[in-house]
Amino acid sequence: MIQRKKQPQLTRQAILDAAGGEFSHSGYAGTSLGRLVATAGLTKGALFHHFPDKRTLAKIWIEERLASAIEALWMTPLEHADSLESLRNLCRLRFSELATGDATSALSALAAEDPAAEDLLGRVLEKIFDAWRGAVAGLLERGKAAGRIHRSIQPAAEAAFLVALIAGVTVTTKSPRAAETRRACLSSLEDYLETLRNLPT
Amino acid sequence: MIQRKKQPQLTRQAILDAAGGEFSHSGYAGTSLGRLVATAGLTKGALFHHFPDKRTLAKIWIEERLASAIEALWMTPLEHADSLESLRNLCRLRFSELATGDATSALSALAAEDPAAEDLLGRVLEKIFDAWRGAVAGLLERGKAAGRIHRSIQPAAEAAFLVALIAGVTVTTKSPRAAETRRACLSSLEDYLETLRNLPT
DNA sequence: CAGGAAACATACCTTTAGGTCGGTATTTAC
DNA sequence: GTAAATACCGACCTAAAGGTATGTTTCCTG
Repeated sequence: MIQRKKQPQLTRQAILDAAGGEFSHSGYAGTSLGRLVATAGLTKGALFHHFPDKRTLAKIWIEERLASAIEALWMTPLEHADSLESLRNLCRLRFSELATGDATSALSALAAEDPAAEDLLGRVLEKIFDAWRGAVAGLLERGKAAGRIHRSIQPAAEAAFLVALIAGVTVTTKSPRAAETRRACLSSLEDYLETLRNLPT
Repeated sequence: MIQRKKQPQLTRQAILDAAGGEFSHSGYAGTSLGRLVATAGLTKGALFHHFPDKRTLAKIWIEERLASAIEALWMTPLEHADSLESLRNLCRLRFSELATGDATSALSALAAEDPAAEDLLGRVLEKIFDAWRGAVAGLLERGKAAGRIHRSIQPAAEAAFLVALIAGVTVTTKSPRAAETRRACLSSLEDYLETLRNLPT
């Protein structure tokens, strides 16, 4: 039995890497553990040594990888921001990068799968959305406090609106053919953000 | 061999009925043709007599059922409307009905599955989104012509924005626990719609 | 009312799914 | 340095997947 050097942490990470590719591109139901371990250059023995079953693997991948990816993409950049400009710029940047298989699309795709809705997977995905909404709401609140954003704005509601919109864009413009539509969404999004502004009297 | 009376059209419709339940609740990849025919009280013989394979069944179901459902929910009601109020009222109504397994959620969920992206399924789903966007854009154009909607508004872009938002809401608030978030989205949506209005000078 | 075509049912086939099990190689702990 | 624990491989198991093949029954047509 030829066996490569034992590096449990590396192996674990390699599995999570492969899981990322599979779950992002094929969703949960569409993911085959066979293909997964094959692309990782491993076997099922390694997989089930590190993870008890498919659902748990998915849950751990979401928590350890997807959540932090979303955090890096959408939350950290807003951490100390309080202006509509920073929000707009981030949206512009992320929209230009949007592609099938990226973290934002993967999050939407997994959340859209119904089986995930009411069990542990759904909970984990919900947590990500909550955190995301929280980050946006934080910016809006700081903006209000700084007088940059109109005081009639409800941060939590607007944040929910915005996160839903972004998720919706990844879903409704998945095809590369829809790039034009995606730009249209961004354009309207920018106009919408402007309506949140507190205009100096 | 006990065989019920032959009613090919009824059988076909029964299969499409069952397909609706399966695809809506489990997505494309998550749907099992075995369960499908079982819930329809039929057998695979009947299925594959009427439909050549799974993908084609899905395509036909989308075209014959899902498309018309979306049309009835989101397009026909706007056919001759030209006011933001009618758009807002429709959104209110549909949002209150939103549930996992309904046509709007099913559309988003299927579109979110990547395998559908670039093949025939993707095309068909795209057509639905296009038509939906067209219906909303039509209302906005009529509203502009009637002087109800601000002339700086770009109907196509706003329509894309709105459709993406609705799809996003079904994805990000799938859990019944998220009803509150859904209401928040609706609230912000109504505020957003107001910003499209052409204010009388 | 015969015969052929259409509408199903039943049984089965192949592949692949998620998952298990025993063994072997490697580390770690003493 | 040896024993026990860990990491991993490879073969395998069962169930279920999508799909086929061949029936048998009903219908439609002449």
